[in-house]
Amino acid sequence: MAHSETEPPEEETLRRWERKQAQLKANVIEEDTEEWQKDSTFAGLERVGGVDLSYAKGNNTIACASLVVLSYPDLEVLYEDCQMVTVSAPYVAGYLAFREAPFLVEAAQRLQEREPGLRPQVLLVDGNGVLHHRGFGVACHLGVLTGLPCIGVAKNLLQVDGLAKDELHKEQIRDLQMGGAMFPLRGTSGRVLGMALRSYNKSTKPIYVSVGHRTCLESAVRLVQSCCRYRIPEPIRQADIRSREYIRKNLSSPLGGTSPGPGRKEEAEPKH
DNA sequence: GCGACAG
DNA sequence: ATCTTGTCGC
Repeated sequence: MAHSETEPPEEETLRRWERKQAQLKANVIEEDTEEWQKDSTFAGLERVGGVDLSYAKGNNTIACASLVVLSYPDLEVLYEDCQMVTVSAPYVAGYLAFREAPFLVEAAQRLQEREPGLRPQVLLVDGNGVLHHRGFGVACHLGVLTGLPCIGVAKNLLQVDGLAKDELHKEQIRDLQMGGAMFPLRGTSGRVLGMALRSYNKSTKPIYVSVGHRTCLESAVRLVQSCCRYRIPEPIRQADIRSREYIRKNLSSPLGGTSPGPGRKEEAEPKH
């Protein structure tokens, strides 16, 4: 029987990951490299991608990696790829990319093989970009490995470089009156690492946008906001919805078919 | 001992 | 990320 939990990383593993991040970081581009980004209406932008991983309940290693491509600006799903995967790296804050990125890179490669014409012009990643302990979050990681412009979108603030959920931060959030309101996340270093954005009028909790690859923060925030029907930008939201639905359909009942509402519980681990 | 901790 | 019930509102 396979393990259902990932082991904590060895100290040596963390060192190796840090070296890898530093190595890849040299390739990050934090500026617009596409013409459509400079246009106020994003003229020329037709496809926006989104990626996400959902995990099977009660199991830390079984997950579904999903990549979707949406039309822009209509946000209709043009492409969907869900793939069951076995995650081996543990989750460690600051090293999320080593747990999730490999499967998302694979998904991007499948897309390139199957439907090269549907390749997204920008990829929204759930997690951070340069808003990260070492300035290299999963969105940067994916950007460098795929060459695609990437934007990090986190649902929670990663408290780094002096950023904290302190009283000042909470007050700044309260001051975000309407959808579209935002404030910069300036670290102790003086650097602006990202933007807190009230993406949806009805949600008071902001999302945290940061540069991943081949984009500037201004374009990134503007694009993310233009993709929000709800709090979470549609590409990521669709990837999330579809990946968890995929898990539900493929794992809820070993025999397939719809399982009755309440009253399911898979135990029964036959021993010798 | 207490707080932090993207997903 | 996932575990969980009801609840308030359109």
